[in-house]
Amino acid sequence: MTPNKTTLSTIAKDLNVSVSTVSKALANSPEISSKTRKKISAYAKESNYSPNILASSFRKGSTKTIGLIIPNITNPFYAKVFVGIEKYLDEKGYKLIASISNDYLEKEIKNISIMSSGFVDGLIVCVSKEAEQKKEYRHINSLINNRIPLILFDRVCDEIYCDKVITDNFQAALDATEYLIKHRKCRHIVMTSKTNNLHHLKLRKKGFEQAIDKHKATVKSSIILAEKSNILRQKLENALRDDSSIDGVFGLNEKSVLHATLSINKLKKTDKEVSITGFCNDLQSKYNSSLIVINQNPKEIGKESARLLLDRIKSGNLISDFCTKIIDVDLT
Amino acid sequence: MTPNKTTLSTIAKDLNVSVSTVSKALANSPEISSKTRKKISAYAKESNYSPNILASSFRKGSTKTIGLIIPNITNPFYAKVFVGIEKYLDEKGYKLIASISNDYLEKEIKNISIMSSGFVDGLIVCVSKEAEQKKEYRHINSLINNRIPLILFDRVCDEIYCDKVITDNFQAALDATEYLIKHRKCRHIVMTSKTNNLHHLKLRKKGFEQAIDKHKATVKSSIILAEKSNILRQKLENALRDDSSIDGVFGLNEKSVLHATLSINKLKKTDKEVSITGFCNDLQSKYNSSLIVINQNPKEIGKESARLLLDRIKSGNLISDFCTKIIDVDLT
DNA sequence: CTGAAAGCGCTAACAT
DNA sequence: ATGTTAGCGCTTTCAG
Repeated sequence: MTPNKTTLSTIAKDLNVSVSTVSKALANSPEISSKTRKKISAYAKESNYSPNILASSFRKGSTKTIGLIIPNITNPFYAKVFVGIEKYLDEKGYKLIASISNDYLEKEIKNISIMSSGFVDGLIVCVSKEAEQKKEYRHINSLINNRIPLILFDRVCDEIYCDKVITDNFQAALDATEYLIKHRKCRHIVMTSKTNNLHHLKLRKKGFEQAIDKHKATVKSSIILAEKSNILRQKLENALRDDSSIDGVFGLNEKSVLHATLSINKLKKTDKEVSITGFCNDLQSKYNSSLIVINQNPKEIGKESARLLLDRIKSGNLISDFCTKIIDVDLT
Repeated sequence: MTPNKTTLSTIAKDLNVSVSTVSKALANSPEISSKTRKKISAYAKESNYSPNILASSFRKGSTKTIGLIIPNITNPFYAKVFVGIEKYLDEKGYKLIASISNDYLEKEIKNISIMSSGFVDGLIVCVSKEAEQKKEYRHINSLINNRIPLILFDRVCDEIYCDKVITDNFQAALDATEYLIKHRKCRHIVMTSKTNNLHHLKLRKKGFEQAIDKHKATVKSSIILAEKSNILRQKLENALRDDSSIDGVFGLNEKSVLHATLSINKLKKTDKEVSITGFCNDLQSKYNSSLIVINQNPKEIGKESARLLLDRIKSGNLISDFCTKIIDVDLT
């Protein structure tokens, strides 16, 4: 019933040549005369031969495949990082396989261990919320110990020695906040965020605070936090209604910006009255053209991560000269 | 420098047992005494052993990995299908690897051929726009000929014989349009869409038209098409401004709904004046709570696709009894 | 209970 | 230009 799979050896038998001749012919080796090469290629195509990549990767000890571990694929930031990585790898003849941790440590450990046990030549990782909050990095360090080429992006930590690709969260937050102050003449800016203690969010908060501090003579600030999106939005709407001095909102992450926009809309405030900025990589959400947001250039982050990884793999040096690349943001 | 990788055979040597004993012990085979089993497990952990999955998959002829090919990961519909598949497979001890075609045929062919050449035990595919438009399905049919278990979802075609998971696009469009007519009392509904001739979009259009036809005594319709999002939006805004009889918009896909919402917002129309509906799987976009959209339940589509695929793999029957599963939508 | 041995399909050094 | 051979790490009969 199932047609017997064609392999190098079945072709060899059928054509009365050796397996190695077939192998070399199909690899277009100049060792083989063009006549037999053509004959073999033709027969291979005809008999629907497709090489067993597993066998070949196994033999060669390399899969030409890179693994990506991300917390969440529905967040446009990660989705675009994915795209950036994919594109670069494709150009370089590498494949990409992805797994999502859903921000759970256990899932992340499992996915990493599966991938690193032979499936991939290297890994690009953004650690889960849980891993970062618990400061649980043993699984990451074990990759390094096992000499698995590794790039960390976005959520990184100083305790891990490897190449990293990040945004300058502090500076970006500072710049965007100052933009509100200088160009939009905001005098009371609310920072909104989900409550959580992720490192990069802390940096963003510091950037915001520093900007406020620089202009403390004329500008005041408030902070609105909530665990859940709808609560956050409710709190913001209340604040906007109750305190008419609020004329700016700084959203610490994707969702905060989105919800701020929606709240303003709902209250029928114009962007003259309340200006919004924040971290937002989803230009679709930027439907108000006067809205200026921080675009982290996720595709560039992906591309750079992939580039660093392939460089590292090529160099063979897996233990020193690690670098941390900062990708510039756009205020768009 | 690089620590010699521990393998079954290094463990065997170190412990003065045979390779097969180690293999069985680590697989918790009852053939091995619990004493040696413990000794071997302990030593394996201590020496940081991680099995070479490539070798094992190669040997066993199965990778316990499923491949997913999607056109685009930044579309929330596909992102959520991804999540649904991932979750189900995880529960069943399978892994998922994903590739995106960017809606290009060439990319899709390449990804499928890589994956199907040993990396995966089965494939879940949503064909690229280009493949559908060119009706180029040879690469898909070659999977079937090669007995690679395959599920198609969302964009499917009758000419391919395999299991499929779809939305009843016609019915969903009809219901949503009737909702506008009956519950929102709309009397002039505009259908907006990117110009393109994808099969599932045609079905949606037919559903819309049928609803209009059913109520043709009292309801009229218009159609606005454009290649690019911003043009589409511009056209819609013009129409809304020029023709005050328009009181409903039906968006044929994710972006159409989004842009309709934005346009209405920009024109400061209330949802009393103009009601919107359409296909939209991104609840974030549904920031107007009175907006009722068609949620295709993408996670469910993913789950069902994965379930059908594993069933098919288990059954071993790769040539008959194919089914097409329709996943119910929600009007939310 | 443990071991010996074959072999999955492919590549690559080493003949010829 | 073509063939021979060894072996990647693992699983799995089959023997002991």
